[in-house]
Amino acid sequence: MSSSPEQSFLATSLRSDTCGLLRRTDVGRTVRLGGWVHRSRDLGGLVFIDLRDRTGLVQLAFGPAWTAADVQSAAAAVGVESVVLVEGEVVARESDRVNPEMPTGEVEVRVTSLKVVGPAVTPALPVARGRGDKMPAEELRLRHRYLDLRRPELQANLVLRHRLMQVTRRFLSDRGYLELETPILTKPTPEGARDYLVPSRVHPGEFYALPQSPQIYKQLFMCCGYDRYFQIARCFRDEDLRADRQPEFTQIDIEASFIEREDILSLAEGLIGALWREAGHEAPAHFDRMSYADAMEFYGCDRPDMRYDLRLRDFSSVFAPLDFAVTSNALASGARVRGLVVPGGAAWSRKQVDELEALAKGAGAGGLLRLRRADGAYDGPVAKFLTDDARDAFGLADGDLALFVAAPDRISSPALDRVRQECARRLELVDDAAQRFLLVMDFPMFEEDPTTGALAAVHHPFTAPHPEDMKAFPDTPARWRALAYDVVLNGTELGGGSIRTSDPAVQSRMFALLGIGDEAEQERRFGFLLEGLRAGAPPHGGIAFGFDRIAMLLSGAPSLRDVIAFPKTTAARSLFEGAPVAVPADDLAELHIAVREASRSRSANSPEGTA
RNA sequence: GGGGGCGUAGCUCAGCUGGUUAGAGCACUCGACUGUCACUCGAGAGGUCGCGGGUUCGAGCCCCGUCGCUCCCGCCA
Repeated sequence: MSSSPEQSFLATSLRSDTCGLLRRTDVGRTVRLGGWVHRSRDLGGLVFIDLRDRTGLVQLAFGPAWTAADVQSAAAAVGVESVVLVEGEVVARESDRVNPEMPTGEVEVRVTSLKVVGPAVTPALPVARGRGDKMPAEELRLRHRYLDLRRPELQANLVLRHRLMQVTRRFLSDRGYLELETPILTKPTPEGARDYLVPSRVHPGEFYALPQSPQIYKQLFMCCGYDRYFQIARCFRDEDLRADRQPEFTQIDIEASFIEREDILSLAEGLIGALWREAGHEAPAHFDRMSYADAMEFYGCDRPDMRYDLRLRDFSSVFAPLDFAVTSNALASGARVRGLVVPGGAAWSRKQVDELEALAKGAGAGGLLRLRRADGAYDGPVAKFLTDDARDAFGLADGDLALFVAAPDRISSPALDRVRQECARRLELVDDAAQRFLLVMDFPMFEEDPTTGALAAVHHPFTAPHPEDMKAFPDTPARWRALAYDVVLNGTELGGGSIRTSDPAVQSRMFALLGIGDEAEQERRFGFLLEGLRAGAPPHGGIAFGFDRIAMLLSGAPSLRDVIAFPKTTAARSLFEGAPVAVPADDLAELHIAVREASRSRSANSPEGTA
């Protein structure tokens, strides 16, 4: 007998039901349950235990009227987090004994037999937490992950993660995408992030690399005619961490053949919609779009948060006629004066505006110019140079504050981006409930090093340039746009991709522009992909989503570490199993590796784990 | 690589301007309790104040170094 479809899946030889799904409809049934002692209350004559399993909690009741004395004393003695098997009758609680805060609160199980099958030592961290209890330090949660993972909140996150994976698989499989695997032991890629290296025992002095992404392989699948590929792929990057960045992370990796940009974008919209619906959220059928150029121009950022407007403006023409050295010099050197008008910002104190300037300076700006209009008067360093025309052109309402950066765009954009975000936060313009999706289109193909002028690929070297741009500006590749796109939500990048170069001639040109024109060098780095492309490549392209980040957003978790079962710390350490560890000299010798004594980490305080 | 924050009992924290024997709540142990649901009540046990060095008559507190966690910049798509 089962009370729900899930219940029937979870019944086993040892249990008839699970804890969290028992309801009034189960009253009268004799059930066998297994679970962890979440909490217990010993009233002397009566004992209550809240029993927990993946599905939730149910109250077990032990009393002399239905429980044998030895069973009751065993119940009183069992410690929290011990695993027990019980048998008893599901009973309706009297109305004044109902617990409305528990889904199972209308019933309890009157236990007749109890077996402690997994006695637990006193837990190092509390699993059951009272209202208002603070969370244990993250360090301890990670060190005792076997306890932290028992917490219903974390279990809910991982369950959601599972469901999102299944939705992804179904969505893509239903559309003809094949889930194909690619190697974990692969070849170092010179592009992008640092690789994790794995020494080869068989080949002295040679190394595998863990993949930063399956990029090259998925393109090869296209060359091989698999037409549509996806993978929920583990990727590795040996870079410093953030709250939303782990050294080992999961991507939804997608590639398709005989497609153009729109095909991938509508697939992406559909997949995001399916994921959002699975988590009980809404996502629009089509996302707003913005060019990279506009994003940088109006928001100073390639992933603008569209929950608020507060756009940047170009004030160069307003400043041009003014006899103001700071801005005239900037304008004379070819830079612009950009800024934003903050409604109501005139009310901010000198100190508050100084804080904004500190943000701008932190992003590389020399300073932040201010112009305030309060009580009909203008003040700030710009004020005394104002002409009537300029005054009108700024368009400040009374109470407004205008902030400017006079610098090249590559400096003013990030500076004003930070200022804009902080202003929005202060003005409480950010609607936390809002979800504003955005497709950022037409990224530039190359990034120019400001000092050397060398070109670097913004996306990666296999991204296809806009054909029209190649035609229109054949000799100024810095102006080429790429057929690349990002999916952005509320200022966070969810994923990105591009149409790839399938024409070997274009690919060679790209390499030449990137300074790897030497064919031997190309072969050394990307030979196996180039071979594949030359052997007949269909037009293809794809996209990849940061799966952990999506799971984090949809679960409302504050950190990636709360949607990954066994995450690393910001020092890329695993406190639970204690990785990484020093390795005995013999093991290193077998790998043909010697570690310089000076570079041995002397972490006296490193986790005393299982090394 | 750089900057900020944190580190005191198993957990969360307090600890005054450097001064007697380092405290509280929860958890734990023992005892009492027949309707609790963060049960309640009584008693008890529990400390290398992250680690090392220094200043001082005296350091949880000040200084230097170091380890760990965390947030951010650089880095990373």
